[in-house]
Amino acid sequence: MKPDGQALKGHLDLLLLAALADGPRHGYAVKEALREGSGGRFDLPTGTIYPALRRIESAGLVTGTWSTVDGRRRRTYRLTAAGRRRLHADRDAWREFAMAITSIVERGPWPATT
Amino acid sequence: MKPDGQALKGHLDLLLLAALADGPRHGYAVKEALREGSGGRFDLPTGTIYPALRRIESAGLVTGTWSTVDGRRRRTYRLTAAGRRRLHADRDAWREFAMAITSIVERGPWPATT
DNA sequence: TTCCGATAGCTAGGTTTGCTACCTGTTAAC
DNA sequence: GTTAACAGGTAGCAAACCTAGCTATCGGAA
Repeated sequence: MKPDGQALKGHLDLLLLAALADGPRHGYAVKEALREGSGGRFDLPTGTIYPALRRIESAGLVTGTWSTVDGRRRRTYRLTAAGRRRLHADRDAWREFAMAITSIVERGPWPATT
Repeated sequence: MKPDGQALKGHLDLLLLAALADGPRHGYAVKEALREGSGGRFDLPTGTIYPALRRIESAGLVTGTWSTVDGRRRRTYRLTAAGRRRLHADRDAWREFAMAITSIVERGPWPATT
C-alpha cells in the first residue's frame, strides 16, 4: 500500500524501534517486518527507511554494524538501552495520542457548547 | 498540554472536521472543543488552528462566514458536503492507521523471520 | 546471453504543515 | 490602569517523509 502523506510524521521512529524490539535486523528486514506486521499497510519506500534508521542511529537509539552476506552489504541495527527506553516512552505516548484522537473522532454529536 | 512535535501531522484536518461535525463553530470554539474533547491533550496554539481552518476552507471542506458578537469579530465555519465526505473517509483512514500502528507496537517479540 | 525482479544500500531535493513568535482589538475583572 | 480571557490574524522556520534516482549482487526467465 502507498504511503499516507503526512500521517506517519512523528510515528516512524516508534515503528522502527518496535521492529527492532525483539532483536537486530538490517534495514531491508525492518522494511519487510513493517510491511508484514501491518498487513501491507506500511510498505515504506527505502528512501524513508534508510535515512530514518541513520537518523535514529545518530540519535543514539540504535547502533549499526556492517557485514557482508552472499556478497551483499548489510547494515544491521540493534536497539541501545536508550532506544529501548525511548520505545517504551513512545509506545505510551502513542497510546495516549491514539486515545485522544479517537475520543474526538469517534463520538456522536458533541455535547452542546456549555 | 503542549503540542506533540510532529505527531499531529496529517491528522489535524480530521480533528478540525470532527470538531465541526455536529454544527458550526467559530475558530476559538473549535480550539476549545479540541482541548476539552481530548482531556487537555490537544491544546493547540491559535497559530495552528486559524491557518489550518483557512486551509481546509480553501480546500472546500468548510465554509466560513463573518459575524460580530459583543463587538468581537467571529468567523464561523460549517462543514460542506465535501467536508462531511472527507470526515467519513478520514475517520476510516484513521481507524485503519491506528490499527496498523497498534498491531506493530503492541506485540511481544516478533515471530521469527521465517 | 541478456534481462528482470528481488535483495540491499544510499543521497538530493522538494513539499507539506504544524509551530513559534508576533501582532490588533474588545470585554471584564482586579 | 493593568491584566486575563476572548477572537482573529500573519510571517517564517524547521522537521521529516516522500519522490526520484543511483549502485550493486544473485537467481531465474527469456
